[in-house]
Amino acid sequence: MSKASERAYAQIRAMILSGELSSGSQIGEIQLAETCGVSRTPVREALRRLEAEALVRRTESQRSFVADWSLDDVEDAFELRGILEALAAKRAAARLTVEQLAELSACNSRLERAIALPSPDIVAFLEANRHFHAIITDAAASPRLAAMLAGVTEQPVVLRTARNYDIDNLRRSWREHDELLAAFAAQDGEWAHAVMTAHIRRAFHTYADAHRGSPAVFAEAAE
Amino acid sequence: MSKASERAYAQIRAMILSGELSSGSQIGEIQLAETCGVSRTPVREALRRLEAEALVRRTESQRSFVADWSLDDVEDAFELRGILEALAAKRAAARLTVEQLAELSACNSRLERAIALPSPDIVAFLEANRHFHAIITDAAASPRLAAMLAGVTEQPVVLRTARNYDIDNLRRSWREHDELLAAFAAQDGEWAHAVMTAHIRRAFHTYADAHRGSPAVFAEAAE
DNA sequence: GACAGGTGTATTGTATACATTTGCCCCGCG
DNA sequence: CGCGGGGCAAATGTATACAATACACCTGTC
Repeated sequence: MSKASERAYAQIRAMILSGELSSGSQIGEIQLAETCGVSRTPVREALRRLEAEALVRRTESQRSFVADWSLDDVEDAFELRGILEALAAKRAAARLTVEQLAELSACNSRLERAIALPSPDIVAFLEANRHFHAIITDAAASPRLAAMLAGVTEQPVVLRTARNYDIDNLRRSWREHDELLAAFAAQDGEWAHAVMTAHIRRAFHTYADAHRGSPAVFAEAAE
Repeated sequence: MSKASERAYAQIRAMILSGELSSGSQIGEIQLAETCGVSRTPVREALRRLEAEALVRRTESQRSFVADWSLDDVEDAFELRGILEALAAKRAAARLTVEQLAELSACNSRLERAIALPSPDIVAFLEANRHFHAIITDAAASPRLAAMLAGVTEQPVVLRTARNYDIDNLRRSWREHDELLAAFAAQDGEWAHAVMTAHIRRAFHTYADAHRGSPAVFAEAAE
């Protein structure tokens, strides 16, 4: 996309994810246009994209609000994400190049270092984790699958708690990634499928256990 | 959406699906605006929606073209559709009301009548078929799943051949629907999942067998 | 005091003008 | 004759003005 439209999209998205725009609150086009320093036209375009990603909801009278996800919504998204990422893993197992495999391995090493005591670096962990999954999605070589995954990957998660994921869970994630690497090395799609399914499901339960009743803020899941 | 925007969307979509706009051809905003009798603004909005549904593709320089699907693309879409519809069936099995079950049954009866000799009514078959799947998607009660399915349900299929699906295949579809009904009646999600998976996969192979090398035109699949 | 109706304001939808970018064609040069 | 640069034309991106719509508040009446 071109400059103004893309900037508006990125900026609004960031504001939603950071919680600067509280969930459930109405967002007017004019207000956003002023905030982003562009006119309403690119803002409208950005809002439609965000609506497609379910980060923004519209009432029947076309007013836009920051989406507020119920626990059911989150479970729903995790379920879809589980089967889609599992499919991606299966397809990737049959298509990964040796270079990609090496990159995945390097990525998981970074992930391991990030959670090394005594000073775990959660931001680095999340970034490496994102990259890890991105390589798999990319190797799956299905634009439609990639687009769908993008739509369910960004989720509303309580930031504070996400940051407080205990090291135990993060280590478990790392180990699951490691098993995924073994499945990929063996080019065993079924194995990769099963490991990924378990990986995402565990992430959901970690999330669910931590957030019963908490107010929702947008952030990143540590899967 | 409001009037102009919605009309532009419906009209352009119909033109693509009917083949009036040949696949691969460039579609200019101005031309479409004149055709639809609205300004460029709602046309742009419609194009973004169609792009999200993968009926329209854009080059890196933002020019819009009618999507032309390769056989790989179609297979891709069928694969995704298979797992998503199977998930929908599984969820529906646990949620269908007796009214919905009755409606499904009635729907499949219409479907049976539509393919009754000596004068099979393919249009009625396709309509009943669409309704049948719509009820299931609705009963699955997952807005995200519904949105994703909508994105992979409309597919590029050679119209002429679709119309020529032999009665044998249509009867098979009807029988599979019947088995689905049995699974629903038993509230057996796993059964429904398996039947639906097979149903969609068969539809793919029917398509693939019929269209090797044929020029692609947008139409409906008879699954 | 409660409800119905109407008016005013806020918000979104559409059209149009203008800016910017991209693609294409032609001309000139090697 | 082929290749590359420049300029023109067409298409898209953005801003703004105006129109239509929805919500909220306020008032008047029962």
